[in-house]
Amino acid sequence: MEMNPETLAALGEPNRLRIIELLRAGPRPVNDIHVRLELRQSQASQHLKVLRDVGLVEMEPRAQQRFYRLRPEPLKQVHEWLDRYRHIWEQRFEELDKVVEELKRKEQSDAAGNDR
Amino acid sequence: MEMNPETLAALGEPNRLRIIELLRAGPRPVNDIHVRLELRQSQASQHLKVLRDVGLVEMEPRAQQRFYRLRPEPLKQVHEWLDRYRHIWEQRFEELDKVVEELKRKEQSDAAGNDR
DNA sequence: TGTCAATATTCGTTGACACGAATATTCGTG
DNA sequence: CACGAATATTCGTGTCAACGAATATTGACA
Repeated sequence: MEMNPETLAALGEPNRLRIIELLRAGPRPVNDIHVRLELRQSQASQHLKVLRDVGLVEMEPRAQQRFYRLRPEPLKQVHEWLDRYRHIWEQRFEELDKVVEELKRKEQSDAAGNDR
Repeated sequence: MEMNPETLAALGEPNRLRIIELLRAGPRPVNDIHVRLELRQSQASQHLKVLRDVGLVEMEPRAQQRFYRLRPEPLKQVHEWLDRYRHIWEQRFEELDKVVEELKRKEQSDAAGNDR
């Protein structure tokens, strides 16, 4: 159950990201996607295939239509992966980091000073 | 202050992702990165440039060395973007979605049935 | 089974990018 | 200012992915 870089790569393509955002509101057939996002039909299908390959969406046939919907796992995994970076953007720790860095720098220059 | 697809594209490259993960523990000079991750020196520099261009890292020169550190904003933005998908992976809503879908399907077949 | 609507797949082209080697730059030190 | 360490940049090469057009497939229905 690890986070996959390919998930991020798939999301990194702007049109695919728009598809994901569209699907946030719920499942949609391919035609809906390609019209709303002004993509060629082949593009819609191709991007959906990529998204399906990395598990970001799943497909459910309904007559001749294919409904695509988001799959939770990959999104959750990326979210959890980012959670491990929370300390980076939480002010207090961020400031602390800089202080620590400042200290390190001073230690270095102090050490250098000891040689003179 | 919007989430940028280029951030995701940058993170989608496996070696860059490894760099980000390495920097999670704190700032490091280029040499450290290229040795630890077994990348050519030019690769390390090139990837760091990409990461810097999208704002994922920042550089601080210290003598001949360049220390790279994570920048909070982009990571935070992606995290917040994903937060808007939380309902996708939170069980109750997920189940609910499927029920709703199930209902829709039945409505459709009922409607079809009315024509016969 | 023929037809139509919806979608998938194939194919050729083009542009972007990861890579490695080589070279250039920066900066501290003698 | 010459030199060396650390890093950046340039350049050529190969690979891959996005795109559009065309074609193939799927499934409902007459």
